[in-house]
Amino acid sequence: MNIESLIREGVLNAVKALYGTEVDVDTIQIQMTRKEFEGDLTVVVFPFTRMSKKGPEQTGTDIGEYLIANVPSISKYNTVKGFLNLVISSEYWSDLLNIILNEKDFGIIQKDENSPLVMIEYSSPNTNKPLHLGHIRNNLLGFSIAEILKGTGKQVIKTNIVNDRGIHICKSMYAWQREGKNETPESVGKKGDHLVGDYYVKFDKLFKKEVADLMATGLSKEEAENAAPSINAAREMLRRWEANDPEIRNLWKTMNEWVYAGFDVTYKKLGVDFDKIYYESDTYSVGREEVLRGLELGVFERNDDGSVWANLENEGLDKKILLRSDGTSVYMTQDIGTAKLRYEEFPIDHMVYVVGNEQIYHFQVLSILLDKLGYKWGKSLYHFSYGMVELPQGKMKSREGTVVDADDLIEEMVEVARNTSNELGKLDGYSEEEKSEIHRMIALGALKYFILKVDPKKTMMFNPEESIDFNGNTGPFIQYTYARIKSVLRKASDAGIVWNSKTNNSMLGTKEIELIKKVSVFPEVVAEAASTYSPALIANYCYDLVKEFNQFYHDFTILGETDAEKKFFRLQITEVTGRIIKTGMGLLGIECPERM
RNA sequence: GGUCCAGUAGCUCAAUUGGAUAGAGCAACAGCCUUCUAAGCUGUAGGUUAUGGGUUCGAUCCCCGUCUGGAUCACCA
Repeated sequence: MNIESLIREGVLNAVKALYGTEVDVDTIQIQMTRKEFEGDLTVVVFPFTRMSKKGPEQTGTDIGEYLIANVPSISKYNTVKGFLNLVISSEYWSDLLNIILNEKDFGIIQKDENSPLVMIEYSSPNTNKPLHLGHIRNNLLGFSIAEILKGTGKQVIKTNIVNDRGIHICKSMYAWQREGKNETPESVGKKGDHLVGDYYVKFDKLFKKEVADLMATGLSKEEAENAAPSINAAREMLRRWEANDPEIRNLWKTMNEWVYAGFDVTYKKLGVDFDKIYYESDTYSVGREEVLRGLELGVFERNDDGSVWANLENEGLDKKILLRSDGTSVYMTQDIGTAKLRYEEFPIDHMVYVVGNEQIYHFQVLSILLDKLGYKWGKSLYHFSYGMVELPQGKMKSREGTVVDADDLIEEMVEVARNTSNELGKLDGYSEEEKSEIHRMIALGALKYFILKVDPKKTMMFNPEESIDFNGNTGPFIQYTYARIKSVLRKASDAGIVWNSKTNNSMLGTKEIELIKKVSVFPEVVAEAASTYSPALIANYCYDLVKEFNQFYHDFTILGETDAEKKFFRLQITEVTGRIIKTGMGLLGIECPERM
């Protein structure tokens, strides 16, 4: 039993013995003792003053005395105001470290065949433009949440719904057909997603010019936007696409292939992957059938012009269109079809959509629609809505070119990592391949940590002018500490030291105890991160752990310690810390180099 | 306008979910490498937690009002 449970039980018994009342376990609050007071764990005694009918100080003392007498691991106590600070014995911490040392994957719960199955949808790009910083946040969050859920014993399927059809891709297709001169990624030496994205921007320029020209002839903005030749050409393309026109389908296929090849490169660089990929072009028709079925069930309505609607006014929402008057599908239609296919294919216990908070309304509606269609899982879908990434100028807009491109950003990060590393010269003597592999790890560590350390729900700021730091609360700082740890452990092994035997310690220093305390809460942090879907908790924990370790490393010598018992103990705590860093960072999708 | 989210040091972010004197990093200043990797460690300075009320032993956190910023309410995705 862990120390918190022991204290909880002790307090429970104390209150019963001293004041003759049963107390609800939830009212027993235990927290880490603040650094400025003596003690390891603290019980908040305010809730018990009602039962004791004494002041908080006296109540704390009563309970403290009881705990000392009845709970062996508690060696001392003091009360400050309403806080009962408990000192836990060195033996307890020493034993705890030993348990952790001998656990294979400390903090990780292995799945078994009975583990619930969670499907996580993330990434879900449109195929008309390359990935940017906003997509990076999505991809990193999705991947990390998948890893964290796996770490708590869930079966996880990572999925991606590719929005490969629709007016957006037709815009790029039209512009390419008009101005592309048969350019291909090969012919211009450019990644396919970037090439297609260029034509998306070209389309927008053309469209804007046409609208301006038409408005100059006296049309209103709305009229001009409907009359612009380019948009009508794109719409015509979409219509022909839905009608299976071979020419359009071929062009669509070709350009999408270019984009996929480009995405694959970016995904690989980011280190994210998927177990199952769905394409909107395959699922939208299933969605349409579902909508028509809903119409027959009487849960949807058909308008005079032929469009199909869901009336959600009883749910406090508006009317929502599901099929256009020309019978074509909208975004929502596709999501219904995709959901149905997924549940047919997998025994999903829990569905998680990693999609930005701008789509909160969309998922509210989706959930209700699936429920109306009779799917019992409709109401249980979880929209993990994360905040946008903003630039100092405000929101990123693909069409206006105010985006931070994913590939560019990664390249820049690698460049900074290389320069910094070369300046420090710690990798001198390594081959170019080894060096660039380490530079890559550090660059991605910096980028990923920068994004994941922020509470996912919050809007975050990224300033491209100031490159991401490598010092302080950063990924490289944590990686660096890991490299240091590995270096010490290598030296110890080389010297033939064997440190895995149980050490006998009744004289741990406060810094050492602090470290063990920090280390020991790792499983709780993972559990918390999983239940709140927050990689940021893991990131900030890793930082705290590493900061604690660096102080320890600075204040004590490990290999230079002459007392063998102490030396073994310090190697143990060093090894355990290293393992947790690696596991924790792994949950964020960040690799740790053995040296840097 | 309706609904939802946010506002914490100059900047970027934390705060164990209602607990003790609100913490880190960056930027600034001052120290620490003959010693296990200085991408490190230590110190100084920086705050009316947007604002006004309320709830209670106790509020950055919960409730109400105000201000500011953002998202959303499409036959877009």
